[in-house]
Amino acid sequence: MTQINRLSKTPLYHQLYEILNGKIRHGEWKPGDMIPPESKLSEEFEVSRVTVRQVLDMLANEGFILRERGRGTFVTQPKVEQALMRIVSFTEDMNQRGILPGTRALETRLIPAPADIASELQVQPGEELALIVRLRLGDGEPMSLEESYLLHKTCPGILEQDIVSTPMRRLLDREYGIRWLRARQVIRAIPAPRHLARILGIQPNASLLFIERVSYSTTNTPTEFLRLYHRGDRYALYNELKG
Amino acid sequence: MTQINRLSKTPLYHQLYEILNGKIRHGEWKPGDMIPPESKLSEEFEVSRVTVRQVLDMLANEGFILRERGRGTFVTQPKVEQALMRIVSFTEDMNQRGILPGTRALETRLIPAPADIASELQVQPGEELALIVRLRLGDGEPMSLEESYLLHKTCPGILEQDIVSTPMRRLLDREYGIRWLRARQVIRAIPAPRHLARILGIQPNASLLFIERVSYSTTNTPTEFLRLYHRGDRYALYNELKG
DNA sequence: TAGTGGTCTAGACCACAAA
DNA sequence: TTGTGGTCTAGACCACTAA
Repeated sequence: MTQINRLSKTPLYHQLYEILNGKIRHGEWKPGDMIPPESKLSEEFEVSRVTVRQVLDMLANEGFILRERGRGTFVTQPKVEQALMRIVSFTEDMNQRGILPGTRALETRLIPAPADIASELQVQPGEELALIVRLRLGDGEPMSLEESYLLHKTCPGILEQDIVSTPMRRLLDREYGIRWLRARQVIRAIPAPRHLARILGIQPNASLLFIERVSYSTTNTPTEFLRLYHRGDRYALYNELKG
Repeated sequence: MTQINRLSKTPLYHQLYEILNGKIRHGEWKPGDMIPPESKLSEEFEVSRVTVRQVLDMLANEGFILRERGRGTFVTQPKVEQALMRIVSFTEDMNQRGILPGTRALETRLIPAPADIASELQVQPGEELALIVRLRLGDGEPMSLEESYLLHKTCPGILEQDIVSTPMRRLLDREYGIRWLRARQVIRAIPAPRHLARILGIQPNASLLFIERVSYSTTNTPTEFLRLYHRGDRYALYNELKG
């Protein structure tokens, strides 16, 4: 989509947001680039300047662009703060930290949903889940362990796919049309259980930054439950607060 | 301030934001209340509806109000997610979690700035800092330890004030005109050092959710360095991610 | 001086909720 | 049917940056 459809029911600003956001995501506009001025965008897409500004304000609020009076509007460098704002892949996250990402799949199988996870996913206990456990490496050393529990009925047969080399997001989108709308998460500090300590190469009871996350697909349905065990000595989260 | 001054150089929407935000902060509009419709606000403050909407959109983005088409605009209940979005006091944070807050001052003295903190505050090592260490209690049990390092030249004599019973934010504002504009922070998981474990009533090497924060005052000057040691077994952070 | 983003307006029409 | 917020417009003037 690179054109605005005035007959569509989706608002113009929504369509324009998708277009401009896409240009940034797909690298047509790269970090540091100046994007066309409001007046040009207004002409090109045949919408009022107010509507263009509405979209640019959204993109600026989300940190994708930086607006400078008198100079122009520029695409920003992605920051590590993103990890607490958006659902970013491990690969993106490591790139933003300047660390070389790596992955090893440890386990993939179907399981009946335990009560706690079923409750988070709003399904019955025993519902079939696809469990995918992956060890994440940073610069070749263990960084995190990821346990992903996917509602199997929404992505049947996913364990037969090429999970190792295809990014999970691409796989879910391409094969099942699943994209993430939003997620809720809880962040804790816990001591490493013995088996995780061994896998992560740390002492038992060393501290882990532990995140539990429920991700909602575009239909606003809880679809994935995720447990992230980050090594406390290697992984930190960053963010900015308002006053 | 409860009136818009059209001669002022500060934009109308900025003034209106302060007014409406103040009504929420000071409890004139309480959680659950419906606030006047855009048309009424537009009349009352004699600004266009577009300007009113600009302000309401800001407040909605920051989670203070919820807008419902056809129904109205309502003040929201503060959420625990706030702790990762705004600079909230320990008292506010505990109230939002439904926990009874308590505080014990452990130590207050002047110290020369160590190199690492001086660097964060962008001053010379040795610069005079006011150190305030407080134990935070939740429902009467130790919850967190806070080490606050304030640039003493911005708040001279603060250690002679009534630090125990007056909230720090109120004290800084009232006596020194210091308010927080924004802050940057880093979140880690660390094992509890022996002396902290004893104070917090946990085992040595139990996990702590450890936060280091630099707060900037309204002049955008780094003014406080804060270390928060939260008990991992009692304190968690919550937030929502976009897709 | 030219070009950029920032602020502000009046007015129109639409979609949705509740009475 | 009434009142609410949602979308969209054309046009004006201002403040800042860079040439």
